Amino acid sequence: MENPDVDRTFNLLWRRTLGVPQGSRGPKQRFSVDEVIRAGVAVADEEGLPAFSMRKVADRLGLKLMSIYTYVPGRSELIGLMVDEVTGERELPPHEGDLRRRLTGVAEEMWDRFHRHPWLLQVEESRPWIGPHGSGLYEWQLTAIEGAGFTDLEMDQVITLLSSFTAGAARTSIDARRTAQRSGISDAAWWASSVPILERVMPADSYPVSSRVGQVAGREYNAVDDPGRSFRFGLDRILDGLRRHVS
Amino acid sequence: MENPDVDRTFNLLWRRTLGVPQGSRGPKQRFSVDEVIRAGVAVADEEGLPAFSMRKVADRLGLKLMSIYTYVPGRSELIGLMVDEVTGERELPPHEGDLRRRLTGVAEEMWDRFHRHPWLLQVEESRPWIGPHGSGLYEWQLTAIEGAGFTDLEMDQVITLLSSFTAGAARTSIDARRTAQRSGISDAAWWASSVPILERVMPADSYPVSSRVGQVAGREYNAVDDPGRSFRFGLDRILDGLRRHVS
DNA sequence: AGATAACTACGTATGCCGTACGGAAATACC
DNA sequence: GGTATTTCCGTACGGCATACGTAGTTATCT
Repeated sequence: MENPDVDRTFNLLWRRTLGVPQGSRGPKQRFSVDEVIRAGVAVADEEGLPAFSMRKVADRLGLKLMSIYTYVPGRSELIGLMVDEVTGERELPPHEGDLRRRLTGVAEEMWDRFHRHPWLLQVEESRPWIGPHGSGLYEWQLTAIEGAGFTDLEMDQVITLLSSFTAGAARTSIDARRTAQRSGISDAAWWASSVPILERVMPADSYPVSSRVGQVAGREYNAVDDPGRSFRFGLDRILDGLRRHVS
Repeated sequence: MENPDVDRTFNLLWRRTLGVPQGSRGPKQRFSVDEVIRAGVAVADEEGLPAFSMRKVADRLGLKLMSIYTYVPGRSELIGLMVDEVTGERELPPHEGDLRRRLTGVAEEMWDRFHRHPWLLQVEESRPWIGPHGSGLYEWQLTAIEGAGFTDLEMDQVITLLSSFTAGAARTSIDARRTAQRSGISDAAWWASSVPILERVMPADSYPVSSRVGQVAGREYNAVDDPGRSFRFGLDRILDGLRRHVS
């Protein structure tokens, strides 16, 4: 009834045993589970989740494909281990200052983590594997707003609000960066090449407000760093709204 | 230099010609591009983007695989056409009431659209194919806040803020629904089966705040509809923050 | 010492995927 | 009637996850 892979993966996450084997008869494993996880993180960092494959993890370690399955139950479990691994790679600083500063710290930790490991945004997150670092992060996030005047239910909702917004904003930022790198074409160049086609194909003057706003936004954004600016604008509005709620 | 597929796709999006062919010599196509797009939408609705394949679109129409490529240049272009298609499937109502009501309408349109077509959240969105319905939607969103006291740049940032948050919240909601359906295991049942394993594996009392908040959140969420409730909580806070900003 | 059980590493096979290429049949124009 | 054009499709290639069976290595037990 119980799926043995589930037990095995929880044991791996919490480092209770190094895998399923108990006896010590056969040959020793050539690597540690941590080395497999780190190899996986390296592949995902370099190529993104869609291109992440068990073959590439094996190649990186000098193993053949099927040997990986003696370390971890499968691809999705390995990804769960990788998520918990990078969630814990930076120490979480103690909270300081007022509610605004604390929440800014929480949001920025997420923003930075997504930018360090863009593939985190490509992981299907419902029913995450609950590991030590994920649990520690949630605890750290909640202590940031403990005693600030929210009910227990609201505390969860506040973290969810920050997570949803930050993930969305980071996704925009990261997709733009990735597309520019992969295609070798900057946003400005891409837009410049699209304009003539659009002018030929779009009915003129059908979108008056968009045209005006788009021009201003385009000018401003090319000058400065755009998605980061939108992130800070949105975060400021959210923090204003939250302050109003507790007072 | 110019990619001919780009031209062809813009023509398809804006329905300037029905494809690349100009002369009218050979046999007629058995279907219209719209039928191909609708078949694609049906497949994606039923199975999600990862399982969406050109083979399945072909099967649904009674065509063989390679014939699809006479209608659309490739998989990613077809997805671009599908996105614009479903973006325009509902008429956008005129804006009414104060800023709060207007912005609520904008956010709810997105929320509903994501729930009608969950695969929209799985499309890589940077440099979207700009089609008539996408353009119309952006125009409609901007007119909702035209004259409310935002600068042109801020108007774009406000829509971005709502989009980021709504997409994030909808993703949580949809992932949960999909996982429950696919696995046949409800969130409550999954949690119940995880608790004993976690208790064995987790150091006790290491996460005091999470435990307390998690218990309350779990109880409340199982009773009511959870992700929708978090969405409304977050949206209310954001709207409070935006009202403060314009006044 | 020899047998045996346990374990690692891996070869092979299955069934998916997108799409490049080329050929056969159908159609419309000269 | 011939020819250019277009649709439809068969085949092939290189990729993917992973199920299954096997060879070889090692620690333990007899």
